[in-house]
Amino acid sequence: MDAAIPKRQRIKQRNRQSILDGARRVFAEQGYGAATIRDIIRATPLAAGTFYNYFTSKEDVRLALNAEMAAALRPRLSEGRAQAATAEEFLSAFFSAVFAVKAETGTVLEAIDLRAGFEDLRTDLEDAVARGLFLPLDSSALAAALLAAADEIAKRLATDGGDAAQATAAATLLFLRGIQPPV
Amino acid sequence: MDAAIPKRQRIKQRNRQSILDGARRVFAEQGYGAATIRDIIRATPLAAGTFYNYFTSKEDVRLALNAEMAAALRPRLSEGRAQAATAEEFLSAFFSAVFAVKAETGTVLEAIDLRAGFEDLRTDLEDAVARGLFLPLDSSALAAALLAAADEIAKRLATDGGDAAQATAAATLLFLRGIQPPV
DNA sequence: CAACAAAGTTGACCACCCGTCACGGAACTG
DNA sequence: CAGTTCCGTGACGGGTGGTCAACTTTGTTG
Repeated sequence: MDAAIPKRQRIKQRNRQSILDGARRVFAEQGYGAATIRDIIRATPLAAGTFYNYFTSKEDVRLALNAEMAAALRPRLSEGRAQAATAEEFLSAFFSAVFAVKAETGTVLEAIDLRAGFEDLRTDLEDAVARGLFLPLDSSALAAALLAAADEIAKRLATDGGDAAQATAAATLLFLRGIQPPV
Repeated sequence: MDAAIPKRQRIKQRNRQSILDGARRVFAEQGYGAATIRDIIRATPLAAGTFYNYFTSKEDVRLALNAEMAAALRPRLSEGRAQAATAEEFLSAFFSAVFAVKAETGTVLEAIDLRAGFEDLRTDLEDAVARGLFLPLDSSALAAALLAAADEIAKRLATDGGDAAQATAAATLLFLRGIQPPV
C-alpha cells in the first residue's frame, strides 16, 4: 500500500504510540499512582491483551513516556550552556531551564526524571572545564549533584511555592563559590 | 491489670508495631514494590480488615516505617556536625554519615527518605553560620541541596559501586569551594 | 492467485487484591 | 453484673493483572 514500510510495522508503531498517548492523558487526569493498565487501554481502541505486546507494566509505560518527553525537552535543557562564557552563566542557564521544564511537565508526570539529560550535562560540563570555566572536578559526580539539587529545589518550588528566579540565583551562587567564607 | 496503661491501648500499640515489623520483613524479602498489603498482614497474626484500622495504604506503612528508621538514625546522622570546627569537617561528617546509613538501610527500604533529618540539618547549618563557619546562605535551600546531592551520590555508590571515602572527599570539596576557579 | 505460514489482536478467564462491613466477643463503665 | 463502646474478624463485591486459545489479517511461496 504505502511505500517501503510494510503495513504490519506501521500498525505496530501506531499502536505503541496509541498506548503512550492514552497513558499521557490518563496520567494527567488521575495521576500516575491512581491509573491502572486497564484505564490506559480503555483510553485506546485496543484490547487488554494487546497492552502486553508493547509494554510489560505500568512502570514500563512511565519510563517510555518519560523518555519521550525528556527527548523532546533535551534541546531546551542544554540551551544556553554551550555559549556560556562564565561559570555563573552556565549554572544560571542550567538551573533556570530545569525549574521551567519541571514546572511545565508537572501535570503529566509529577516528577519527570531528567537523568535522561545526564549525559548531555556531563559532556557540557567537560567542555566547560576544557574552556577553563570550571575547576576540573569529577564531571560525573558533579552532574549527579547538580541534577539532584536542581530536582529537589524544583520540588520545593512546586509545593511550597517560591520565586524561580530567586531560587536560580541562590543555587547558582551556592555551586559557584561553595559555602566557605573567603579567606 | 498492668499499671496505668489500659489494656486496649497496649493492644493497639502492639498491633501497630506488629504490622510495622511484618512490613519490615516483607519489604526486606520481596522489595517494596512487589509486596502487597495481604503479604504484610499475613506476616502477622492479624486479619485483613485490621490493617485498615492502623494504616490507610501500603504507602502509609512505608512512611511510618521510614519515620521509625529515620528516628533511630537521627543521632548517628548529626553526629560530628555540632563539634565541627571548620566547614570542611562539617561537610565531611555529613556526607560520610549519609553514605554509611544509606548503605545499611538499603536492604529494607531501598531508598530511605532522610528528609526526616532535614530540620536537624537545617538547624545545624544555622548554628554553623552563627559560628562563622559558613557564608550566610538560605539554610533551607542549602539543606535541601545537600540532602538531595548526598542522596543521589549514595545511590550511585550503591549501584555503580565506588569508594565512599573518596566520594565524601569529592562532595565535600564541591560544596566547600564551588566549581569556580579561584581568581 | 490460491493456499499456507506467520504475526498479532481480541476478550474471556482465573487468581488475587483492595477496601468494606455486619457480626461477635472482649474491654471499659458505673 | 448489665450496658456500652471499641475493635478484631473474615467473607464479600468490584476490580485488576497477566494469560491464552481462537480468530483475523498480513506477508509469502509455488
